[in-house]
Amino acid sequence: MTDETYDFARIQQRWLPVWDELRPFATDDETDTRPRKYVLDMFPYPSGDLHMGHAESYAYGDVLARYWRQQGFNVLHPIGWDSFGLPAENAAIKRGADPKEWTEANIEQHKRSMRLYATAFDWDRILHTSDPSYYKWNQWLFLEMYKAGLAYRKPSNVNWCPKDQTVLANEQVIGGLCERCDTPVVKKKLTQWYFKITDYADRLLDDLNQLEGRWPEKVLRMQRNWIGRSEGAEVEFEIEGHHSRVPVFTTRPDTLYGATFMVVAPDSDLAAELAAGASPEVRMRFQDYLESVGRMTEIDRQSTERPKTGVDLGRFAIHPLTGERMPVWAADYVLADYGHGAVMAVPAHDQRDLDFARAFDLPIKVVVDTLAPVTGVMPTIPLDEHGNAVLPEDLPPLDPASTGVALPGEGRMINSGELDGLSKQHAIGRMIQLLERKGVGRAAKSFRLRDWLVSRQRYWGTPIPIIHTADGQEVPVPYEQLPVTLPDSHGLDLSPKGSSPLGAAEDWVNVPSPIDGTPARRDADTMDTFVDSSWYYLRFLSPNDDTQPFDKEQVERWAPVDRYVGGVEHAILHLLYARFITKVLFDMGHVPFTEPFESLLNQGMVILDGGKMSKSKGNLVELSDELEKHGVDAVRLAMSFAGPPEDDIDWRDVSPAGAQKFLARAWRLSKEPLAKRGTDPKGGDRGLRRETHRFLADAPGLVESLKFNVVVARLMELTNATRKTVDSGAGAADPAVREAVETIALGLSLFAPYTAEDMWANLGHEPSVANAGWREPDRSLLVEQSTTAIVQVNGKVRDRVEVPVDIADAELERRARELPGVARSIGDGVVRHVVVRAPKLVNFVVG
RNA sequence: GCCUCUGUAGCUCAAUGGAAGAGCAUCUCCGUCCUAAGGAGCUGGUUGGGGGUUCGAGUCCCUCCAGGGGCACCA
Repeated sequence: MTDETYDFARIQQRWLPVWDELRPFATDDETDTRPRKYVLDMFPYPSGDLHMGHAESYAYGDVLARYWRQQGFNVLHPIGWDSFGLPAENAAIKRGADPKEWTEANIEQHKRSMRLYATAFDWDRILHTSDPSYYKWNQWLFLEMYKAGLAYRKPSNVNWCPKDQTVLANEQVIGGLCERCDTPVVKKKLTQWYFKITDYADRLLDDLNQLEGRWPEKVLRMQRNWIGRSEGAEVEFEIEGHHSRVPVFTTRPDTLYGATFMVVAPDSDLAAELAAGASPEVRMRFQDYLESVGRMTEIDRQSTERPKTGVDLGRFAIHPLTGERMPVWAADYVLADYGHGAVMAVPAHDQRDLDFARAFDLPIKVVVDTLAPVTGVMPTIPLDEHGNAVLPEDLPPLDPASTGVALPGEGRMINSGELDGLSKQHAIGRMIQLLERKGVGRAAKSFRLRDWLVSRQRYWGTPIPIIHTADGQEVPVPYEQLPVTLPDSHGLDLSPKGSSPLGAAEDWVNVPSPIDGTPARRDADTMDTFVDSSWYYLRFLSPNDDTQPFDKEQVERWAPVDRYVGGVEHAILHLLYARFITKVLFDMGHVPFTEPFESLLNQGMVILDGGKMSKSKGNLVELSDELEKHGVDAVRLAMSFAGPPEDDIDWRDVSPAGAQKFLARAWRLSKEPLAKRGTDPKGGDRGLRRETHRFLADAPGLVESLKFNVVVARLMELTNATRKTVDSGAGAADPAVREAVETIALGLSLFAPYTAEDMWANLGHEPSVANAGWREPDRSLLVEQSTTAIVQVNGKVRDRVEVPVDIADAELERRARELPGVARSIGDGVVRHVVVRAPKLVNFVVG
């Protein structure tokens, strides 16, 4: 190979050491006065080598980082590793290795791959979460939360993965299966640590509005859905023989008169209490039922087509308005941890309640005439002695009892005393007033979101910095004793067995009580790794500071993150937690903002032939093979060109070979210009200059709206135009050619850093092109002197005319009338109306 | 089932309500002992279907169809 052919391997070898020397992406200059941007890629698990997914994500993040750099910003673009957690631990168990050594070896491997991949990271800011100097501050965060009352321990029914032998947060249960191993999840009663994210539910929901337009709609929708705020009312029911009134939550207080029974969750405390006060027979039936429910996996429980089951508790609630006695049942369609774990059943207007009522022959009472809004009149509905509607056969059914179809829609209230005749909205308002006046209820809202379960019974995580004294007190580990480091894994059984391996590390777990020195035990659980990743973006700002989690001055300098790049699989979990922790830190006065990520890019997945790539399917495209064959730049460019970053890209449609060809074409152009470096391009070929400056003008907007593939297409156009000018146009000596090729190098520097750098050198410039700076387009080259106006008759194009761009409407119309084709088309017709849109169009409307 | 987004050339995308376009791929030609690199050029469209508003609709409205995504006993 000579220097005359494009040889990606030679180019890569040439520039890598130069960049190591130049550190073009360092951000340690405190005197730097350029405006700042913080571009962040979600940090990876260090589980093996880089794969296609990483390659895609880092290619995109890098385009943004390099773009802002060209735009004159000081860009922070750090990288680190999310190195705690099950993947690392399981791999370590499988290989019998120490998780720490295994993890660190992987990190080194990752780092080398990333360096070759030429990602514009600041290599002086790396961190990894399993480093005690990092997780020390996890513990600090935990203690801050604890002191603020936001971290607490409670016994409850938790999601349990029988395979991983650990608890899972609700967010880690996907369709009833464990997120990691697809094992059906069961419920288990355990005492666990929680973060009180529900205190922030309203803010987490409402603040999503601020992110509108800057986060993908899809993610906003998923988060809103997940938080799941429902507005309605709380209604209190007396229960005969029970010591206190029982509140229920309902979104339809307007239908209270239609409530005919009550249902409580079988696994709730309330159900146990009510059963305890019932007959021995009921107690037994209840126990049986409770056990059968407990045996069910989450999938069984969530299957929608399951027939309703339940047990009559033989107790009676008193309707707060009518005083009627309502039977109380326990049934598993009511969830213990939503609302108050009990519902007022309105079978006529709720499908679930109706199914239940029909299964157990409970009364059904219609209180909303849902036909009223349809017909626009208020029909008189005859009712039978049970309050059920009796309808003539030609009307749509308004009889849930016989049709089995509940009436959840809007309508006019009937059978509801003072509410009769009202619409849903008015009835809800009136009912809440009524409840408040009687002191038996109030407006209320409820959330789907539950508190965040943060403790895990595994080894490879941040130890929870709490000490339990012999008399059952929780004592925070004093700050000056942080970090509580993990004990050596040697000699510990790390395999999952339902309790934390740390509990067996006697030397570690037994400590004197910080209060009085009496024997006490450390909390043996470790934290969910989502705690680690909920604030790492702040640690990057001062990664080596051992006096505080993050330097406030640096936080003000860089945060929040301007552009966050990562997979949509974290749309709920990680992003919700990071938003939550950010708000907590804001409330504590540690950070001056409430949202961590100003804008978000969710890249799609790399798939093959429409399906997920996986080792087990044997359809894995190895990144290293592709890099070997086509070079880093070709792979990165092909990724960027394959489609919009948010879409999945099918490797079938990705052509690194095509990208390589294009790069070679572009690269060869860098050998062409004969004009000297610095030659004034004014006076150069106007057509090519115009192409060049159109690119300079358009590319920034395209990059910022994440249309990387369009930018690449535009680079190809410019390359084609330049080649044409060289071979069959103004020729290689025209200064416009140099200007165009330099622009191509600048554009390519976002996607193909090696090639761009080499082109830049061929053009006689010093490295690095990454810091060369974008060029201002000369807008005078973009405006046209004249344009072609189209002339229509009745909307059909009949002729066209060349006119100055600043022509007046009247002048344009006059000229259009004179055109022969137009006169012919109008013929004998009368021109009724003329539409003139100078300078583009005239339309004669002829009647 | 409910909510939601998207349908323009084979693929990825453009087109303030005003002429339906670009890149890639395909194809043809030039080039070459052969192959490849390289170059030149041609195709390609009922803008998912139908209806409406308008002087004029890819663009706005309605409806149907197709695909993607989310939620799915959350009271």
